[in-house]
Amino acid sequence: MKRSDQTIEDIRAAVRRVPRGRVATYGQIAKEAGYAGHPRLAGWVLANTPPGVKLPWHRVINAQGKISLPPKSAGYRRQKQLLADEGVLLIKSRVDLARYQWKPRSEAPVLD
DNA sequence: AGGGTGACGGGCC
DNA sequence: GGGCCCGCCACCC
Repeated sequence: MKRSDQTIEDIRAAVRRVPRGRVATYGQIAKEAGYAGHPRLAGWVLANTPPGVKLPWHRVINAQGKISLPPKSAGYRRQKQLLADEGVLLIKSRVDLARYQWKPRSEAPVLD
């Protein structure tokens, strides 16, 4: 098993934890997946995830609250639409992170 | 082995 | 607020 295969699964798992109607940044996803400080990893995984893989990829945006896809692209419009369907609207091309950013709750302490 | 790149982000002007 | 730099992951020649 390649190191990257595990990385991919870790990142995807983190993306799947983002609830409907909320968004997370690439850096946040990387951190949640155990790769703090490596936002590009999250970006890379999403960019290379084939369609068909069940994943709420549209809930991942950049730290500026913007969609990280070319504004003219079909992908951009798709993401914008999916977010709108969940009640997350873009104002001036941005999502209000203060309001919609996912606040992951820390794990309950494991008592062995 | 070496060089370039990116669905990023923090630090610094 | 905006713009530039540069690092680090994994990828691709």
